[in-house]
Order: sequence, then C-alpha cells, then structure tokens
Amino acid sequence: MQEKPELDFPRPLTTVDVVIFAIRSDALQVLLVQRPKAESEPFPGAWALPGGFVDIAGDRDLEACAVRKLKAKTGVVSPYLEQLGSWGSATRDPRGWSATHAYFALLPEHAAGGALAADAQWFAVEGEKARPKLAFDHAEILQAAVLRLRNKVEYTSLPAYLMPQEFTLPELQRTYEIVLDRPLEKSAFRTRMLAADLIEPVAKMRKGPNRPAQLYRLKKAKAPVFFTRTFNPPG
Amino acid sequence: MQEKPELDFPRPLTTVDVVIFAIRSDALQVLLVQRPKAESEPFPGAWALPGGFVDIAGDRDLEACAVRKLKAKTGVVSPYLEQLGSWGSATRDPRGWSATHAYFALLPEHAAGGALAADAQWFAVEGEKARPKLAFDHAEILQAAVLRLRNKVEYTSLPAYLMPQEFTLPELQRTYEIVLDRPLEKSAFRTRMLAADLIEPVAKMRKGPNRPAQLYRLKKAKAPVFFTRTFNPPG
DNA sequence: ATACTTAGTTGTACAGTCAAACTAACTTAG
DNA sequence: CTAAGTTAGTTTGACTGTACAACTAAGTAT
Repeated sequence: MQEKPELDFPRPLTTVDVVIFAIRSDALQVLLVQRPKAESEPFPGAWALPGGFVDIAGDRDLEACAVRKLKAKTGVVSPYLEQLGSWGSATRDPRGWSATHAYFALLPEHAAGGALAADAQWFAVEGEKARPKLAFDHAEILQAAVLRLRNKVEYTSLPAYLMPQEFTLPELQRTYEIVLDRPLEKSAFRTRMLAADLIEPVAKMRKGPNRPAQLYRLKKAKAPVFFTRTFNPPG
Repeated sequence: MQEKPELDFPRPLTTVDVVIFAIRSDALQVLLVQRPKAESEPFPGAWALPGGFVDIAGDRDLEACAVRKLKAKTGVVSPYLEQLGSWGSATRDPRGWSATHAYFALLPEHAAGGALAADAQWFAVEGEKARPKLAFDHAEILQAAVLRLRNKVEYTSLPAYLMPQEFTLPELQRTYEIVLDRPLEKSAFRTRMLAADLIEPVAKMRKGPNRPAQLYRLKKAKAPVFFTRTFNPPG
C-alpha cells in the first residue's frame, strides 16, 4: 500500500563527502575545502568537508565517487577508505532534501604533503584555536569520524595506515598516542603489536641521533587486526 | 573547478531499507517482504528487505524514514535501530542509478510475534533450506548486517535488545549463543555480564520446571556496553 | 527417597598486562 | 678519551581477569 515506487517522485539531492585524516606536525589533522564565495551558493566562503554531488553518468558506485573526490583534492588514492555512514534530512542543505554518503580516509604523512587543490587546507582536529565552523552538518560528520577513528584504534590496527611504508615501533606507538590523545605503556604496546602478526621487520635499521631502531612494515594485504584487549595508559 | 553543484543534475533514486532481526524458535530470523508481482516492477514476486523510497515531503530525515518502514511492516517501533551503511551504484536497480541507506533493527521475540504486514514473513538467517534469493543487492546487505551483528555481539551488549523486558541470565546467554552460533562458557559469561553494569536484578524469580532463576532487566537508558575481552567458547 | 535437571558458586591454573628497573647503542660535551 | 644524555628494547615480578572443572542448591519426576 505505501509501496508505490513512483519513479517520478521528487528525489533527494545526493552527495558524497570524505573525511580525510593525516598525522601532520605531531597532530591529527583533517582536510577541509573552502566553498565558493558566490552568493548563489549555500554557505559561501565557509569551510566544508571535501565532497560533492554524485555523477550518475561517471561514477560507477558510491565508493568510486568517494575515490574521485579524494583524488581531486589530494592527488592520491588513500590506502584506507571506509564508509562512515549517511546523513540525510530535509534541512541539512538549504537547497532542499539532501542525503550525503560520508566516507573516511587515512593518509600517511608523506602522501598528505603532496599537491593539494587550491581551495583545500589541513586543519588540526583538536582545534582549540583556528578550526573554522563548518558548512552544512559537516561538524557533526567530522565528530562522528573522529569518534569512529578513536573507537576503532582502541582495538584495531588502523593507525598503521597513517604510517609511511617503513617505520619503527616507537613511531607507531607515537601515532597511536596522537590519535588516542593519551600516552600508552611501552612494553605492553610492543608485546601486543608484535603478537598481532600485523607488521614484519625489514632487514634495515633506522639510524637516528640515538640508538638505531628496527624498521617494520605492514604485512601486505592485511586487514585491520582486532586486539583482545583495549590499550591502557600507564600510571 | 570540478565543483559545479548543478541542482538540475540527474539525481539517483534514493531508498531506505531495514534489516529487522529477531530470535524466533531458537534461531536468528530476519523479516522479508515479497515484491509486487506486476511485471512492470523490478524483481516481481521476489523477496526483499523491507524498505522503499524516501518521501521527501513526509520524512524529516533518514532515520524517521527507517522508523516509518519498520512500523509499516511490524506495527512496532524497534528498541534498537542503527544505521548499517549505504549501497549505491549504477547497476543495483534496473530502473537506474540508485542508492539505499540501510538500517538494522533488533526486535524482542514478543514484539516480533505481532501483526505483520500481509506481504511480510520471517525467515531463518542460517537459511540452509528455504531462505529465498533476494532482490537487488539485498543478499549482500543482509550478509553485512549479520556480520555487523556478530562482530558487535562479541564485545557489546546488543543481544539484550533481543530479550523481553525481564529475563534470566541463562536465557540471555542462550541468545548470545544463538546470535554467535557457538557455545559460551557459563561462569565467565556470568561474571562479565554482571560486572558490565548493564542489567539489574528485579525482585521476582522465574519459576520453571527446575531450580528457580533470578530475573533481570536492562538498566534503563543504557547504551551498548563494550567489554574488554571477547567471549571464548569452552573446550 | 532417589535420580534428574538446571541455576549459580567456588577454587585453581594460567595468560597477559602494568610498572619499573634494567641493558644497549648511539651522540655530544668537556 | 671519557662521561653524560637520549632513545630502543628487554627483563622482572606483582597483579588481574579469565578458563575450566568441580562443586552446591533448588526444584521436578519416578
């Protein structure tokens, strides 16, 4: 009865947005783009998540659309792209009923330093200062992405996707600590990370100012690993 | 440059589908609806997940739309409704580029026994026999929902939403076992479930054929609880 | 009464973490 | 050349929570 699939029913605006994270300057940062300043646009000049309308002629599916948006702003294809969820309502876009499919991506630092689009810029997530108000409901989406990232980091190997190809264990631990925003216990972290069978040592060592450290890399084709316990801080 | 928000761009078809789970006859079951048999419809007569087009005049947001679909088929409002994800591509619906926002709901057994819509029917998920082929990409969506449910059950209190208001600990354990499809260790289950501060005893006891058992209920306004370890089977 | 069933508890072995102290390898200052 | 500083990584012992099995408890059926 209520199931009248009328093809001519008005359809919601459909967009895809991507929350792109990277570790830069020892902080978790997110990529934002500035909206065009034309007054005909909603939220002119405001900062927003990278994204835009689905191109039903060019995009095979939602993920392809997300990859396209990501590539357009960063020039790279993320090693990690996950669907975050969707937000749709009558009021989130002044132009009418709209729904966005949100993704979140993790970039290693070196990839995040590449050629950005002109209207794109990195902002610290823990934006006490400076992180601007966001257009649409993008603040809510960003908050959901940070929550999801933090939650998953508690029991998965996600931060490994924020690392360069080769890294040391202390560097990996520092990445975990930045994402979680709290210190972790050294020896427990080591034991569990090695037991997780997620990374493997490479022949080389990293020479630094101090004692050299073993280099590791992600085992190839490894899905995120689940730990059986959460990480706890020392003290 | 690539950001031309043309309002007149063709828009994808937009639907909401709901995967509704319940425990019935000691098995995890899912509610399916039969599509109309008119040849003008896609997948005529096939079984599909309950759902349909977003009504941009009547639905405030996606979740309200999901609640509406759920209520239409079961007559109730689920105590647990969570967004599962979205699926969108050029090919999933023969009528054109379409995207669906999928939700999943958990119903307690007594609510699942109520007045179903005429075209709706329960099917066992572990459908060795009988569970029909599904229309669209609904088999994929259902599989994702089962995976998500099983994963979350490993470390959250989700199955509590499949229970009636009052239940005993062994009954709750049986629900976990049905969802996970494996036996759990009794005393570890008890210890952790009680330590989770999720349920509270009520004054009454359940009289059965054997020793009476303490009745519990969900603490009100409790979000799903995360455990610090996964459940392990005995043996 | 005795056996059977299911609810719930107790006790021991064990695995993994916490936390601090330790060793190791390098650099820099004197 | 030596001593102090820094960071990498290991060892150690106390402790905690779980796994597992054996136990007690309270009812029913024969």
